[in-house]
Amino acid sequence: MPELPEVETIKRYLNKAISEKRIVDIEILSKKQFPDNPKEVIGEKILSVERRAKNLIIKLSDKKALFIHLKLSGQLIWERKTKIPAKSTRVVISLNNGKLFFNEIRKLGWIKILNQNQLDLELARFGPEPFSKDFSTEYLQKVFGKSARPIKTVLLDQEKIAGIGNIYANEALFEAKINPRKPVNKLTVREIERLQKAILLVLKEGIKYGGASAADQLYVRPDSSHGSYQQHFRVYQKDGEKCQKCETIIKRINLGGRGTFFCPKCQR
DNA sequence: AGTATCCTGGAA
DNA sequence: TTCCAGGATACT
Repeated sequence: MPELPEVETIKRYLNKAISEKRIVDIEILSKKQFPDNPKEVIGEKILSVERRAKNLIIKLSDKKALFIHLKLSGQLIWERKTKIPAKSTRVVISLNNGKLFFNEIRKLGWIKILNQNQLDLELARFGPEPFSKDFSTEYLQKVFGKSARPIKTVLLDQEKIAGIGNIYANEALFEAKINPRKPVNKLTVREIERLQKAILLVLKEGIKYGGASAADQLYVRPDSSHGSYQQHFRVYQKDGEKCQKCETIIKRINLGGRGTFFCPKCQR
């Protein structure tokens, strides 16, 4: 579920809650979600919590890190007081000031222990962070290149741009007035400029509202509260409703196996 | 460039 | 019962 703004929200929360704390114990309830030997990190101190693309990185004192991907339904819940694991709890990380519950209904997400080298290799695969200088219109023109892939599909490609998922891809394309099916090699310079701005705008909005807890509300912040960006969706899951700009009915299509929402009139 | 697959659960 | 889901990857 979580995309850049959701993971960023979790990162900021956890940084305050668990930085400088020590790992006391790790209880694994589903081996697939934590395939490594927890003994490698028990006793380690947490330096900081970082984010790259949709991954969370809990940096540890000995150059190791916990590398976490929440995939579609992963949650990290922080509890100061003792709490019984939920049905979906797969891993419990006990610190000296509370417990971090890794809840993951669909069992797609995971936590891996990586050394500095392995971490560098993993992170090298991602494209630029949208909030970095590298994310420029010049860069976008270059990576779009001659490819005829639909723009919506390319936006979801983490090797091209890091952190955009289905919600923000749909929202950014509406804001930039670009049809999600448009081949990237057909985008004009003007469209690329609009898109670059629109991506930054919707991601900033997402962070401002603490992320999006969409229809099934699987995304929650570490204190179990919901984000509120879903109240500001322009097109995502709004098929059958009127476009907020021109009142045309929002359409839903399938692109690359993902639900895709757009205004047929505003986005040609 | 498409689509099958890993999983579970809620909605239609 | 079938379809759908904020992701990513391994295949045709």
